[in-house]
Amino acid sequence: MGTTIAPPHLLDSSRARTLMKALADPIRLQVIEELASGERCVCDLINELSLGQSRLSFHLKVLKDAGLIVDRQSGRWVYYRLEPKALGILQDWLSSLAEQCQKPTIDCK
Amino acid sequence: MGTTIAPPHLLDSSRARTLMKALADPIRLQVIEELASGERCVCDLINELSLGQSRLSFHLKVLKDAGLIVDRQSGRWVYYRLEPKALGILQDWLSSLAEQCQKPTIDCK
DNA sequence: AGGATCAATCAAAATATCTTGATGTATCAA
DNA sequence: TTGATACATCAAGATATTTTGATTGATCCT
Repeated sequence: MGTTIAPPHLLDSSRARTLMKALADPIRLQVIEELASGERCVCDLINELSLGQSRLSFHLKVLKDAGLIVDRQSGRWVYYRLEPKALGILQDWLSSLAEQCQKPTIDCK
Repeated sequence: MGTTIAPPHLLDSSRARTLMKALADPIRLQVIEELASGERCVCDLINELSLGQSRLSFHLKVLKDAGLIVDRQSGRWVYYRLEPKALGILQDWLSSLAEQCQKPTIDCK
């Protein structure tokens, strides 16, 4: 058969919204950028970002709930790292949205 | 010389945040998806999305301020359409973020 | 001009999100 | 077991965002 057909509608846009909502915050974006260079324990993040403990914890939870980061406990410490799949999902979704805009039914110029 | 070096830091992440914040809302996403199939006047959007006039107007302003849509007046009507460049900017930014995660300084596994 | 329609804007109320300080839980070290 | 450290969670207050209804400005039609 020919090439596979693109999904009739956008990939799970509510997931995409959750991801973007989580990323659309300066503190959380800093966390992501910190973690982009590797795993960190919470105590390091507190120092590197100069944040109060509960404040950072709040934002980590948002990121974790969105599936952007995962944690791992080791002794007294909790380490967070990125979940690259999440960014991939967002990329795919964005691509499909951009593509959908490219071939408009009407005149999307 | 060799290949050009990637930018030392992320592309304007504050612009990316603005874009994601604007997209991370169900109503605004519906607007974007409507517009993906072509230009619409406000009155059509009101009907298609079953929204109050001022409510829609508020969200259109958010999208417009973010640079995701542009408007054009024609007589009594105002038409909105997507600004595909904005999505491109977000895609580029996301790519650079994803890439940065791929080659971690430490162990971003 | 007068009345109707389209849409932006405003102020107030309703919601949602974020911050702060306190408390709770688990782990470790002595 | 006691005290200290790392972190999550909670409740309250502080901010920010969204909704609603009313008002305004512009355009059109007669």
